[in-house]
Amino acid sequence: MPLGYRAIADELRARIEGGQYPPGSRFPAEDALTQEFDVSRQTVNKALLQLRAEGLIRVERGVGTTVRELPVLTSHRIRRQRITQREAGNARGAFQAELAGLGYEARSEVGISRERAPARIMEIFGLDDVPGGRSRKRDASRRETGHMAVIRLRKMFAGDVPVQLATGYYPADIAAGTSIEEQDTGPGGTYSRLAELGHAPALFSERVTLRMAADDEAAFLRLDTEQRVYEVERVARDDRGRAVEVNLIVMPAHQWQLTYEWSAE
Amino acid sequence: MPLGYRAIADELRARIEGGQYPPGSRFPAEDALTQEFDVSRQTVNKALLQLRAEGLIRVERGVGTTVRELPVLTSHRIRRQRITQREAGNARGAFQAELAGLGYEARSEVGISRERAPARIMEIFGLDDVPGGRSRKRDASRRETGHMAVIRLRKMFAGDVPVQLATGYYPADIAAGTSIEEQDTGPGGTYSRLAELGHAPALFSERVTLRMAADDEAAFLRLDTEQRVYEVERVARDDRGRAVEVNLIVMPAHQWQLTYEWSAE
DNA sequence: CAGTGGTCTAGACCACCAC
DNA sequence: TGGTGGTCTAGACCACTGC
Repeated sequence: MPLGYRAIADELRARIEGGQYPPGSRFPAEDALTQEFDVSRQTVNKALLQLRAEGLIRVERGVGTTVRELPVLTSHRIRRQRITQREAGNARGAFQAELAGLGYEARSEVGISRERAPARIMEIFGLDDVPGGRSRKRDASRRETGHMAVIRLRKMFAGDVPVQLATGYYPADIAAGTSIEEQDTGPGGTYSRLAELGHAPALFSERVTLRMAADDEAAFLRLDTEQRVYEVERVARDDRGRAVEVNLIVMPAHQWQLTYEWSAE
Repeated sequence: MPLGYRAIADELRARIEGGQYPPGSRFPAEDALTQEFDVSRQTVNKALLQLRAEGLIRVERGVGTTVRELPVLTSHRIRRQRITQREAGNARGAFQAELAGLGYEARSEVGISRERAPARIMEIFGLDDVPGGRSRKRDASRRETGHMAVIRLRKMFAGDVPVQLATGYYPADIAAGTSIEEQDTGPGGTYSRLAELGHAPALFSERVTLRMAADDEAAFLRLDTEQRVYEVERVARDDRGRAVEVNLIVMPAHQWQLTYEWSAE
């Protein structure tokens, strides 16, 4: 009796976990599996869909299928109670240490621009356009700082493997012309710069959702069509409640687990 | 030219979002869609797989397909900085208020038992068996409190729709015989009772992962095979660092978003 | 029993990539 | 150009549910 696609998926999963197909290696072609298991290609394909959704393998059209290279990584979203500018750096340190333990180097690339931010971001900043009224007449000056944001796009890698995409938005009337627009934001990073500008982050929030990747995200993260991403929307507010940073962090869901730690009182 | 499965999925998604198939209503059978779009049933099926993974529809074998009833819900994991026993109650209040706004009633059922907890839980409690040594000889007494846990299984509903499954584990040497073993744990809930027992929760951590649902979870949560769940592992520790509660919370990923809020310093 | 989705086949054509 | 996966068909049989 031939195997069903679930049984085939289980068998292949066991082989991957058993080391028969090592991380990063080439996975057998569908035609080969069709012959080995003596089922139709459609059945093999459905078995592979399972493994793809789980993030165990990744297919590239015209190229072939490869086994996932990295183990699941941990993203430390809060360390204990005190999240200060310095400790935000510590979280990055924890990530680097984790990767170093796995034999990888944590690396990132930053791109900076100043643009009109998406409506969702403007809304959080409290800069959304109100239909009608005065704003209509000020069309010509919309490109002024009030409606602009400094954008820091950070691409993170574990060795050569892209693992995270973070887009930081800062109100241009605060950040424009400051070192927030530099590649290297200096000691303590952007949070220290915000503090120096009189907008020290005092309150943080994160909102975690799961969704399909956009095309550009999928391309950068080398995502399979079946794979989902976590989207973490982090908002930092100063002590007057003004949003001074919105960070949209996109991570392949199969590649990460998120941890939060905090103290009572 | 016939439509592809993606186009069909897009069309059906638009109909759902446009209200043509209202929440909770019956969705057309695959055969009907096969005729309408003039494609093979396989193609219709693949289109539906997309919508199922997104949580827009849910199929039941032998019964048919229905449109998701509830909108996405928000789970407030931390409210501001101070998480005290009282405010843990507030989070529940926020959930009830949210549901009330949607016209649903928040409801839950609690089942209590005292059992040997899974190895993973025992490990967190620091009660895992060490191979060899004294513990070997104490097999007969293993069922004493040192290796037992009080288990509170909470099933949560929005109206009649199951939305969450939470399993709370408490070390039996702390919780056995206390009102933690009662249906109604009294004012302030289990955290207040732990405080009275000299084990006030002082440090919390949560670990968020995404996974397939186990069979029993899928059955209770009425999950489609394509749908994934968030698993949140919450650990509460007292001021000596001892784990006094482990809570495994399982939520359909398409049904929830998670939020965390905290203060700097 | 009728209706529903689950799964499978054998073959086909196409798009994409590396050589 | 050859190898890879993407997608589709027309038909089939099965399992499960509700009547």
